Amino acid sequence: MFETIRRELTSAIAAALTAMGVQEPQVFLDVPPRRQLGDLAWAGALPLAKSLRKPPRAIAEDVARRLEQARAGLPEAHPLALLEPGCSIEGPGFLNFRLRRGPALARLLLASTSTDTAQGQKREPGFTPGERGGPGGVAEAGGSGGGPKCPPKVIVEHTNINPNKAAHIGHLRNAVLGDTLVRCLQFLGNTVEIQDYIDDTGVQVADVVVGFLFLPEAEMLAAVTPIWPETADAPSRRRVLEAFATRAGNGTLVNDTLGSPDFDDLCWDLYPRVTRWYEQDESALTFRSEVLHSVEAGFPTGMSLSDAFEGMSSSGPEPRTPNHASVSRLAAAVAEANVRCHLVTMGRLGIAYDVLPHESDILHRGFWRRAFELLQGARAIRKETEGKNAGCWVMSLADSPEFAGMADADKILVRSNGTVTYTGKDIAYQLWKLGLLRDDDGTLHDFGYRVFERFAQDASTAPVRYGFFGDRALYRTASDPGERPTGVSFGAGSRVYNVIDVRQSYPQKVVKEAIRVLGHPEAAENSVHFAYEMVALTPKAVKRLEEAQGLDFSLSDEDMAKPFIEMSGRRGIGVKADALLVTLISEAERAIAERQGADDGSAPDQRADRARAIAVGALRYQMARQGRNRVLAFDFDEALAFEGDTGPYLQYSAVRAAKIFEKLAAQGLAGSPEVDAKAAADSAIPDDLWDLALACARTTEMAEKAVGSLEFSLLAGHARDLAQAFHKLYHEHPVLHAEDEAVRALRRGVFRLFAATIAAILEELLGIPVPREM
RNA sequence: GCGCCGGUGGCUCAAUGGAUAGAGCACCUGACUUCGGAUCAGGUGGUUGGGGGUUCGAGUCCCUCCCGGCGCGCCA
Repeated sequence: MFETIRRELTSAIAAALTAMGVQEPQVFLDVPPRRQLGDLAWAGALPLAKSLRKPPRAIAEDVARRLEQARAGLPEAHPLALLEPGCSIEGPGFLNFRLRRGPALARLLLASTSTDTAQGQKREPGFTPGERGGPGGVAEAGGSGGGPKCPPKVIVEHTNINPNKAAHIGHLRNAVLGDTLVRCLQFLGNTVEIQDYIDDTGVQVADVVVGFLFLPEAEMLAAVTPIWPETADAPSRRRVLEAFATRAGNGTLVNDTLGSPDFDDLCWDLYPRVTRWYEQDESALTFRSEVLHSVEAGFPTGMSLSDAFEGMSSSGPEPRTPNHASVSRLAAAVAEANVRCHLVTMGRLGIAYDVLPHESDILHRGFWRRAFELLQGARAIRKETEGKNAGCWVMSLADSPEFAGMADADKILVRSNGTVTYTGKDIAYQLWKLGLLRDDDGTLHDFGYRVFERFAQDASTAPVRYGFFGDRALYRTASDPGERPTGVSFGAGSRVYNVIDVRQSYPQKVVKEAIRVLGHPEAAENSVHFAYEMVALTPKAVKRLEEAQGLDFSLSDEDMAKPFIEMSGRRGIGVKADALLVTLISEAERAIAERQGADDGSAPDQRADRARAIAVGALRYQMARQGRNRVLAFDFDEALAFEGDTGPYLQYSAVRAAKIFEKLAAQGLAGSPEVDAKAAADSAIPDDLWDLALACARTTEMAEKAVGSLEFSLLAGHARDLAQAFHKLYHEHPVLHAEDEAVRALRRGVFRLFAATIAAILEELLGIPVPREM
């Protein structure tokens, strides 16, 4: 409703300006800062004063006159008929418009609930479908290869955690930002594909494999036995590998019980021990390269983990010289188990994916080989024969203004030993994402695919289910393109968002440049690096971690004097995502108990659900409310706050609003959107109620702004403003105890609009569950 | 050295070039026998790091300086 009026008024003003001789006028409508000034404002008369050589107020008057003429002939049903006749000119030349509050509110109410019929059907509170995906949408067809038949698809890649240890809060920022982007894009009418890239062949996974196979036994056992108790009776490397195979065989390698140590926690402990070993004994690094070598070679399909360990033990009691395939198989198991853990962790926050592209498949499917041919064909790369890069294939960046002023404007894609760099592989992968990695006959150079996993999250708030009841399916890539369930297709997006922290800006720019020089400037423009600053720890938080875990990160005084300290998986410094969630949940449980006493009659599992929803709300809101360019210095007290500008504050407003309607229904005073709309249509609506209604109506606009700028602080701020306005009105405008039925209907109408809007913002856009009770 | 990002009340943060720079925390004073006090009302606290410029209008854009962070590998 509101968006429609905006659009109509924008084009009406543009038409007036055109008639006044302005070439291609750009019209932007604001909302005035104070409601007395009006509901919509146009400040464009001021900058036009110079070119039109007229005082701005005169221009505004002229526009106002023309608008009146244009509106004179409009039918009553036209959106612009919802504006008060005339407009006011304020200050130096602001043109301010007012809505006819009663009819506008009535319209909002009817739109907000018109689809709220069938059970389970998706609500679209406050937003008519036609208002979504407006000009702020991103779905203009940009893919160069695709025909107009299929609707354009947006790809969002996020999370991308190295599958060698538990997720920490830095990964959480990535995933929450990515997931929020996904939700906003979908809300605005886009088709979205969610990818989580798995680097299963890198040194990080290799190091964990080294940990299992080669790290001195005592060190290895110190990490493993606390988490795998069955290895404690006769601790040995052999026993650990047996346990690994057994657990993999019976499906207990990963459990999804929150709070009990899991495989990723084991790796979290094991990994830093390996890196410390390398530091103490440089010769140990040869194990890393051996393992990497094995991983690259791969293993025969169908090889089980016990087959692999069989192959190892055949060479003696200590598996010091396992064969390539066995090691590779173990690496795959390590990666897969960690990925499972990450999926469970993210699922707890309502974050889900469609496909998991694996680095190993990119390798084996020969993505780079094909990309190399394309780059060579386009003469985008050259082989250096002399100088410091002799023997390397490089891409020149000298022609791009982006890289102007660089001392060395060449980027190496293939090393002198013939191996490809990370950036090189990334170019190939990005080409695939954009549907540009094609063979000579024009067909897509694609992966194979198979179902990764079926599992359901146990939580009833924000559940993520893969492969159950048709909720959603999760696939991983395969290296054989023939392996492809019917109807499954990924990649080839018209726009691609890569959610990666800001430190990767340089390689991301290189990738984008490669797309451009390959002759796809539009696709390059549609390759968006969603950059965000890192999450670090306050020195206070580091101290607290050390105390809580009995660890010593041996940080220098200099480090501790810094404003924040970077997390490091290699050193084991970090706040694990699940650990934080556990703490949040128990804090929430405590807060519930404090507030409600023991006699509120709710079952323990209901309480657990509420605590969980509150924990997720607090966490997601904290990640979303901060601007993406600012380092998030993590502080426990701040993260555990449930009052003030927090997720629970928003959730509470939603719960409170819903409660009003429960109480009304119990007294037979529930009314209906139609009744309230009728009441609203001919009431005088006071400023404060109108303010809230108007703010609700701006939600689509805020979602568009958030996506356009990739700043979800805008959306978080919008939600907080709504909740704040509601909480205030809640005290001043009782509904159940209203003076008379007319007043009640009006308040009920505005709160009805708010309840629908805040629920949509929290659940659909921000991914914050709304519990029934707090 | 070059590049990117930040600097806004004591603290943490917000603000498509627009109208009187907003929240929260902390501190002080108040508000339920009425829809849940994770709330609300009121108060103290700001030359938006310094300086110059552009503009009808600058926290926002340009220049410059200061402080802090991060990038600039044949690493991943």
